[in-house]
Amino acid sequence: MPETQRRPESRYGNRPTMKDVAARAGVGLKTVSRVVNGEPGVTPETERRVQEAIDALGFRRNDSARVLRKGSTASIGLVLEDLADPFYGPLSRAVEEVARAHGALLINGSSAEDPDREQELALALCARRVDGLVVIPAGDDHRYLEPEIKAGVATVFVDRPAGQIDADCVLSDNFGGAREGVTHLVSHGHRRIGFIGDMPRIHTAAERLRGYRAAMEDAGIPVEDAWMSLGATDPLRVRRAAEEMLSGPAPVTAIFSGNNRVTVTVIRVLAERARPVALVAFDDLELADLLQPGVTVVAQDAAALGRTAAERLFGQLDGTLITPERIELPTRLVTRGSGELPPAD
Amino acid sequence: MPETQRRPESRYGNRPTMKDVAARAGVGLKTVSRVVNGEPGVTPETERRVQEAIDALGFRRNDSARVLRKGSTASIGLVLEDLADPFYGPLSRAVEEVARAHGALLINGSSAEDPDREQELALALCARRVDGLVVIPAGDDHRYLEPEIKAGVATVFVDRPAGQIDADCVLSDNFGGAREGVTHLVSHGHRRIGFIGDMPRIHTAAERLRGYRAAMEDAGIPVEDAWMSLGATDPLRVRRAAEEMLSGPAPVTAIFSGNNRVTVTVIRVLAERARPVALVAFDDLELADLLQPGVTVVAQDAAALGRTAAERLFGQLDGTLITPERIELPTRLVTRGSGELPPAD
DNA sequence: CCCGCACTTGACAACGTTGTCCAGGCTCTA
DNA sequence: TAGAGCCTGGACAACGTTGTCAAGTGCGGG
Repeated sequence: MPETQRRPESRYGNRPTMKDVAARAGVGLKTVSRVVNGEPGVTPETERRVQEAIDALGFRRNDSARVLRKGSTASIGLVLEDLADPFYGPLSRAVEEVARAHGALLINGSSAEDPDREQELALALCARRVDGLVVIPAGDDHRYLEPEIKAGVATVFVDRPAGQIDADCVLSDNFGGAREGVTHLVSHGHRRIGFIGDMPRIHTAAERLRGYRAAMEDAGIPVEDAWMSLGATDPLRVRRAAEEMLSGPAPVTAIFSGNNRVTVTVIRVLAERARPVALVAFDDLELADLLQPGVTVVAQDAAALGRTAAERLFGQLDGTLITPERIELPTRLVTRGSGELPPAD
Repeated sequence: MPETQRRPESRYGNRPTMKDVAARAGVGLKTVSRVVNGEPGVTPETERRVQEAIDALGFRRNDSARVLRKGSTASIGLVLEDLADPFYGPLSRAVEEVARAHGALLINGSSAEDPDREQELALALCARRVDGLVVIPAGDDHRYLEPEIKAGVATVFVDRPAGQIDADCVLSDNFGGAREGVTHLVSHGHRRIGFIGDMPRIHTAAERLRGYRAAMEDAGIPVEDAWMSLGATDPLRVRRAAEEMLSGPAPVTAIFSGNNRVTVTVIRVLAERARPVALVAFDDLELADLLQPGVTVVAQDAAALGRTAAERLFGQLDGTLITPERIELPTRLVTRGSGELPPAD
């Protein structure tokens, strides 16, 4: 009997298969499959023999083969922006919990804010035939996912909407939250209010800026360019921006900070100043209540974002949810002191 | 031609396969495979035709089938304790970076501190034939992984050692770090020093406790039972423990906090007190430097833990690293004020 | 003009699992 | 005791891919 094929190079020391188990137990292949999957139609005695062989050989079912045969992987993919960002921890955790409740595994990776990497990652997950995809977009063109979606991969976008395609997305009410936060400052007497945010090409940043403008307009305050910083969020630039708007003849008396990375730097700058400056920040921070003064924030519910997205995903898979929707979750203003400081004019 | 088999139930709307692409392009199956994998030996003209068919059909290679055939999945599994814990964000991120550099995907899940769930998750990952496993142990018996390791699954434990088996592990120097932190308090004049930590069945907690005891012994201070709390770390219990050791005729003048969850509560309790109490905490906190006073901590390098573990994992896979080793990474004492307060006797 | 060579291409088996279907043995009833 | 029906177990194909191998093509040199 000539060996026409060599076993391919494998990192595994040739693990036992069902065939091996069957041979050892002296039963047929399918009987082993039945035992492994707890299917009925096997006498206790046979089952015992099979189980013994399984234990003796250290057999474990090869899910790749199973997936190939069955067509469904019972796993979903999560593409997030940065695993190390504390905002995404609870979100990711919530997605995992829902997946687990549906018997699915979670595969995830970070795009590091790089659209190419997002695409590469999302498509790699599709190649693994995940049942669905939760994506926190880094890029703004997601047409590359169209064939996948058409082929049946459930897809939900979180935190930022999908670009160029019609898909489910779950967002925070960035506009409303920012508007509420800035209005809060106005109601405490502030008129010269600064805004430090991320680049407006990022949807959340643009929405928050829009909220800021709306609140100012509501209050009948014309916004001056010098009050806004919309660049990158590295500490150095944020610091410079904050210091600039706090100096000059008519400095701002309050700052609205557009995200948690910005906030950390702004707090540092404000801590160095003698004159108190009010602060409301988008995104909550751990220990924010222990600072002096406590930091008033517009808090998003990261866990709810993740949970809602994952549930919609499984809704799509069940066939219950068909029409793409855009869901906005409310934010919550948490007053802790920094946002209630009066203007120090 | 009788259909003897029905296609199995699939969530995918029957995606195109290489066979479909081949038919459309009018070439053989293997030629498609060659194009998809960038193998040589295809004329530009043929390649173009194939590529066109691929784009037209929205074909994407099925990696399950590929894995089945090739034997290696180019993915590694990470079992962590809680994705939402900020300590694990950077760790997980670092593992991902290394995996990415080796062209591997990361699949992860949380055990939620439940040993059964850890086992379930780790074995599920093995069933998917991950090439390797990075585990942050929840349980203390990992014999269940023996068949897997024997079968060639590279395995590295992080943060806590493996139980009952001989395996690679990468830890922080919990003992040394705690000893240094407590010694720091001693050197600032404290003698009655409290220790609030997690249950000693957790390795890190036990080691930190050992470090505390060693430092006290170094200083020739007999430890009193009332100074130690080794229970659960929920806020209520920690609060009660802290308040107890701060009251009575001879209250502690300093507290060493055993982990970041404990620390948060301890800071709250101390903030309510008039009399200043020194604090050194194991694990760094964001914004720790902005509190009044800044929190002196024994910092672990979570990213380095993850990076080292992942690199060892790939070392095992390369065949470079064979003998299991135990690696301890140093901690770093960061002084910020709270640990330098003198005893208020 | 034919042979050998390089190069391109495709047929086929195999990876490990599960769905289908049939065979054989058993029990139960008439 | 024969026939019907049930239950258990196994043979076999198929999932989509890749490795092997051989066939086909065209070209240049002897």
